[in-house]
Amino acid sequence: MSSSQRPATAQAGRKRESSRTRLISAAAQLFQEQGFAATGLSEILDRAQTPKGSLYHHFPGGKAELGVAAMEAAGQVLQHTLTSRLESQGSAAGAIAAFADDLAGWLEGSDFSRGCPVATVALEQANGAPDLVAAIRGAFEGVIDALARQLVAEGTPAERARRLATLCLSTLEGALILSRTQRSGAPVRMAGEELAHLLSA
Amino acid sequence: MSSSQRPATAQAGRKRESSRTRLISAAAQLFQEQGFAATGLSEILDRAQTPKGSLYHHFPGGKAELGVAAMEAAGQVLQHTLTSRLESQGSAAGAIAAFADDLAGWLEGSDFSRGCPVATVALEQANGAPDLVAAIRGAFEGVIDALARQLVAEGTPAERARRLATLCLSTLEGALILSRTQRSGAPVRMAGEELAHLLSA
DNA sequence: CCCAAAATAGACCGACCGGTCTATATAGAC
DNA sequence: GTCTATATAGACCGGTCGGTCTATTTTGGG
Repeated sequence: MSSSQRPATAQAGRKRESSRTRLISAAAQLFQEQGFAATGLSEILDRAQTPKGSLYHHFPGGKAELGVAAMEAAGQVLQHTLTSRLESQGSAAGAIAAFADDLAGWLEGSDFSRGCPVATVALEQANGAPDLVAAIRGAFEGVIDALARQLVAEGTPAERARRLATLCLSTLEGALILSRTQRSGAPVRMAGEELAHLLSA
Repeated sequence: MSSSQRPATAQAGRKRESSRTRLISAAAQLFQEQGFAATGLSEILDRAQTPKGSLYHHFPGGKAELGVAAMEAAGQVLQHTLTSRLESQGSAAGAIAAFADDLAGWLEGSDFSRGCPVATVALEQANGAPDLVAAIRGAFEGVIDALARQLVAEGTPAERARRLATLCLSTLEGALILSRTQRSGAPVRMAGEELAHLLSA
């Protein structure tokens, strides 16, 4: 759903489109750490080990387009992590607890410089470019959907399942804010425990 | 507890130090809407109707010092709003519900451009200047303390009260993120209801 | 009334911002 | 091997950033 003109020609272009990928993940990391506005192109280019020409070749829309791609990629990571926890744990309650542990792990492993890969940009760009906001909304939506689907499978009525899933994501996102400012994984881990308890009831 | 050299001389200087105040509230508003990094000094100066000289007179530390003052002020507003809800509602559960309504009202009243006055800066500057982070931590701490105190007064053990208060703030902050990206007060209002229900138990 | 302190006013600065453009290197199709 | 996308490379641009500095105006104590 993004943009840019991949191969498109017949040849099922495999090859490692490494520089494009490196740009996206460097941008995603930096946006996660310090937000969209505070991150300069030169910083992204440095981390991706890529010259400016490549950036504007792969992303003619510049920083804005790269931002959209980064948020889409970050959403995929989030959704994939949760989904695999849902599969390994079997229950929504267990998955939320494990997911919270994952988040706390990311946090602590990066010395609290990386929280949710989407939330920082979500707040600062909430009044920003519509397609960026759409990408962010999509990322959150994917997580909510995955969790709600599991709750429905466990017998929760559809509407209630969406409410609960939204509540879970809210709590975890907020806990990530507190954890980063307090430089402690406690709020996130605690949120995971409370949510697991709530979902078990 | 901030900085800058107020009157200090004997004369219990009252007078409306309006330009200093205008700068703080203009900055707080803009930081709330678009974050610290994305807000230029010229924008703040425009909104505060104040020349640059005044800014550097009142805040020799420049943007950084103004940021600290803005976060302290925002924390006061948050804490005061919650405290007055605690007083008017009598119970923690009722206060949380009313507080969530306040937040949803701010959101909707500003066409979703203003969420929590602290959270945006909290995320993007979590790895930033230590005194800014300290001001943010203090703002959150004040809210948690106020709520925990009420819970203790209602008979909740101290440790459990802190956990619950932290959980409440987490959930509301996260719900504000979702509400802004979805441009709907629903997540915040829903969070308020669920938290009120949780606290009643 | 006078005068020093406080506050306002804005021209000015170097650094860096995102973005454009031309030139070169690389690679797959034929 | 050659030719044409595709991709890399980075010099360059105008604009804006946060910050400094020198005046001028306002203000309140003596």
